[in-house]
Amino acid sequence: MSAHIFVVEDEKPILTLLTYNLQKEGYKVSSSLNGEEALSRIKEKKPDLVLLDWMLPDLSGIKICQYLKQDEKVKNIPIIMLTAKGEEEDKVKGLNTGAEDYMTKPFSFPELLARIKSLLKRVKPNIVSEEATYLDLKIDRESMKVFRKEKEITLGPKEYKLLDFLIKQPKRVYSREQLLEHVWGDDINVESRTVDVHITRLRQSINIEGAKPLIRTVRSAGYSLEN
Amino acid sequence: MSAHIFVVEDEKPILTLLTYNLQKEGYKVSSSLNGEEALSRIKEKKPDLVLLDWMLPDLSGIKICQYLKQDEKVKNIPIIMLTAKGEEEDKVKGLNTGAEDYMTKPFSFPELLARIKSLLKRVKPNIVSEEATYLDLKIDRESMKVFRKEKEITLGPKEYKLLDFLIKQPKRVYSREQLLEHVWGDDINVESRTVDVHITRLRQSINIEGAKPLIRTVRSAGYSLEN
DNA sequence: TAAATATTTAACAAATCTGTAACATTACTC
DNA sequence: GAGTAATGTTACAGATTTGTTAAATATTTA
Repeated sequence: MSAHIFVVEDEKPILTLLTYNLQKEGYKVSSSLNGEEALSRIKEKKPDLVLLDWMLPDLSGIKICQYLKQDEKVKNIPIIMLTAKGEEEDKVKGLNTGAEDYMTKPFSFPELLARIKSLLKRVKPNIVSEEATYLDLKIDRESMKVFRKEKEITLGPKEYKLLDFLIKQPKRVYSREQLLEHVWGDDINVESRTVDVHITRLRQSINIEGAKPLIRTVRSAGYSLEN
Repeated sequence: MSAHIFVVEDEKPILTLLTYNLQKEGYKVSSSLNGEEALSRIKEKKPDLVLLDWMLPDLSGIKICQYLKQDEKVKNIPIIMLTAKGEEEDKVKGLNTGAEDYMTKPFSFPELLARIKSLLKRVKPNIVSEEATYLDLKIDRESMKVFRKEKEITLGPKEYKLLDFLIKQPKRVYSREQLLEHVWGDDINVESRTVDVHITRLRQSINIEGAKPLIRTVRSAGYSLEN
């Protein structure tokens, strides 16, 4: 099953280039030359990934990005911003709006491809299944219950969110900043040490007699779900 | 520390012009008049950027580009293609082969310069793969784990960073200053001898019974990851 | 609104890491 | 082979990071 990529780009040659190459790679490609149209068609088609040009005739790419990231139904679709500007500032803005990655034009197609693959791979576990397990830890997202060794465990809201996030990619190390961004979300006016406290509590909560700790600390890096 | 640019161009007048102007800008310039030679010398010299003529007597520029982009060791060096043709099609091909940029002759030197600067500035956000290996040493950047002969090894933060950096280009020798710059980063208010100490620690950490040392000292030059 | 729950911050102890200096060892030069 | 420069190694004081607790705020629930 090939992934579906939506390209928003107003410069035809570039759009042609992208479409041609992406299709050659086996992706299903849809595209739009302007922002307004793109917005509605993305919501309708729900592609697996969006390539979004920064500069568009009507709505700017950044606006589209913001709108998409506000919409519950499509907010999980990863976005790669394509920008002609190379300034650091812009890159930051691009990421702030919620884009998962950005590339500066002119870019090499192989590199773009690499990033696309990487994002699609990463997103896969985002197709959140109702149940996620890691070793003897189980989380049922429908009932929002958590089990350790068949025994139900009670978690506070943040603890639950934190675990819910960590379990999507066990063993992957997340920095405190990443956790704040993904688990806390919008109001990141929170000390990064706060994460530590919640990790401690989560640890205490999922800890059971005769079971492994399950949360690993990677000094000066962050945490991961792992025994 | 000025950047090193490699020019591949068979028309002598143009080559002379480019060399002269680039040197005047403070760049270190190497060059080659034909493709075969260029290929081997680029791999040997590892310049920071390559200016590559499209039309060459033997190997075409596009071939060179493809070869370079296939080679792990030099694939990250940005390439600017110089082409006399201006057709869209060529541009597409140029990008397909992995060139980061292209310019159509005749071009203005200031513009070329601007693009060179832009590319050089774009701090090679090397497409770091999740896993890197050198011989029996493996580093998994996702879980931030290091293995030697399948056995997990625990490294301190600096040791990890150091190895992470060294393994990007095995066998390449880095001076203590380069290591400080890339591994320590901003606060380079550190004695260069400090590097020695961390190298020692890293050596001890990755050392395993009956395995090769893996870190080479190059007297009065620096260190490299190599057996 | 009061009570119950959650969250954040601050504070301090414990664990671990880091840089430096001192001394040991190894290469290199003549 | 002596002398010199470069590198290896070690120990330790100081710095950083993390775990944990408790108290202060904020939020939700009844």
